Amino acid sequence: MLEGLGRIKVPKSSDVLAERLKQEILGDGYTLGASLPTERELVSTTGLSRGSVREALRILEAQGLVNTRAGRYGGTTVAQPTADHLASHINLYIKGRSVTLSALVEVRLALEPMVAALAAVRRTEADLANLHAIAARIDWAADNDLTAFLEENVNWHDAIAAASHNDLLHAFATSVSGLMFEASQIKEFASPEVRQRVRHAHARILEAIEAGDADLARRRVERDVQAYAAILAATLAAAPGTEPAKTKRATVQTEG
Amino acid sequence: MLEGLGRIKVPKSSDVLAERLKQEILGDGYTLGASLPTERELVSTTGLSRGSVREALRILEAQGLVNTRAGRYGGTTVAQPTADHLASHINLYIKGRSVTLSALVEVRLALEPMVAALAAVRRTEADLANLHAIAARIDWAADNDLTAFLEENVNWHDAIAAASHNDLLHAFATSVSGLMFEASQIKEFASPEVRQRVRHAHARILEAIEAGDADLARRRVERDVQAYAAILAATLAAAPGTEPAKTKRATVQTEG
DNA sequence: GTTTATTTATGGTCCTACAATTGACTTGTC
DNA sequence: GACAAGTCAATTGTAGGACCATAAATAAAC
Repeated sequence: MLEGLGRIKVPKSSDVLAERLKQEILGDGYTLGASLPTERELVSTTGLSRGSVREALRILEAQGLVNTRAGRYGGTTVAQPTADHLASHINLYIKGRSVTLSALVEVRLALEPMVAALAAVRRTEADLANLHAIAARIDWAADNDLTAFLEENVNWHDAIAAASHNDLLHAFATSVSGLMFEASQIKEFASPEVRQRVRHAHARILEAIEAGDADLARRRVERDVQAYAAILAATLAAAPGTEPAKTKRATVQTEG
Repeated sequence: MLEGLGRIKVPKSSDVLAERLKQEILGDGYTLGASLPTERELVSTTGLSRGSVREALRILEAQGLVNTRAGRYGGTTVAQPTADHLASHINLYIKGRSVTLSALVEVRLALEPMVAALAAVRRTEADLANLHAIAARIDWAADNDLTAFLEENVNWHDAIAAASHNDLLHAFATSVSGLMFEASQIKEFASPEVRQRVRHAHARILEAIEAGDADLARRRVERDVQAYAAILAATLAAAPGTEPAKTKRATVQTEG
């Protein structure tokens, strides 16, 4: 007897509680703004110490499942993980793994054409107005303010992703392209020629989205992403000393 | 004076510490298996209480940035967020948002053709062997064990994603298709005809991947995903009472 | 040499007490 | 009556201390 006993793992009480609360939150039981029991109530119902209860709540908070407010009538309430939350975890994964730049490009190449195609079909008037406003700011910044130019570029991609009206796709696309632009923060990159090219590509993409031509938007975005990747790769290869950050393990690498 | 003062937010000490440690981990400072200071060392260097220090560490642990081991020569060590970690957060986002089934299909339609195309180019012999083994198990289970059939189906998609040899794409694709299969856990769905169709589609996709024909693999996967989505939508529409779970807010919805 | 006990630094858990926060309630004032 | 200021009370935030559980390294026993 007692032969089939592998190593026994004793879980931490805070992990157990966090997992059980997570199940209750995800299952029925709790609607969105609902309040969980207070810390002291959890202490008495679970028999754990307040410290363990609080650690469990910090875990849920890190997962974006609850918010916590101090003060009377405060407490722990059920929340939805936000897109920012998801993007943050995607970034951690990418940075932790030193995902190669080419891998990022592949993912962009999968996501962004679909984003554009959906945006062409679903964009609202507000989406279009927003895109035009950003395009105008990019036009201005291209010749005046390099930092603003790069920032507005991120906004542009975010706005198109929003216009796809698919939350998940939006979250995926913005975090991936955000990471790519982070890798582009080198002066050598955004040359006048590149900036001009970006503006032209944007104009043609917006044109397709505005016309509601999904296939055209898809093709143009695909070409744009490929062109961008090619330029970025060439620039990085030409200026190997000016890597985006002290890449030890925390940053996007040029090649695997 | 004092006019431009918005609401002042006092951060929690554990959040501050977690953020600072995160920066140090992501920056240089720490390589992968490296040990962070012990809890008691952090207490003395930061001036915080042990409880606050531990809450900060629970946050980092929930983000997958550190592991913790008790016992002498144990402690907190720097880790990489795993693919499972990322997938778990993606699932939380999707479930929390009640992302529609059609939205999931759109994301799959973006990701999986690219996955297949890359797999066709990069698959190793081990990848192919694995895929053939899974296909064999699916063939057997299709007529004998419905549960095994559905499980192996998930494995199939995971194996193809792995064969793409792009970690990020792999993580995205498996969590999204995993969620979709979770929504397919209804008896009415996996009819003999559907199972037959799945096996046929898999065979043709594997054939393209084995031949190294990226474009063919991409097209076949695209068709397969669309066909699957159509069947699933029709089945759900025909059997509205047998939704995958008690969908209040926690599950994939049929339509937005 | 192998097994067994001991040591000891570490995280895991509990407890208590108090500070800080904040929305509701009460009181005061005009 | 309306508005302002002050008070209250329930809740999270933080600190500090004590002890338990774990596990690897070491020493002791055989």
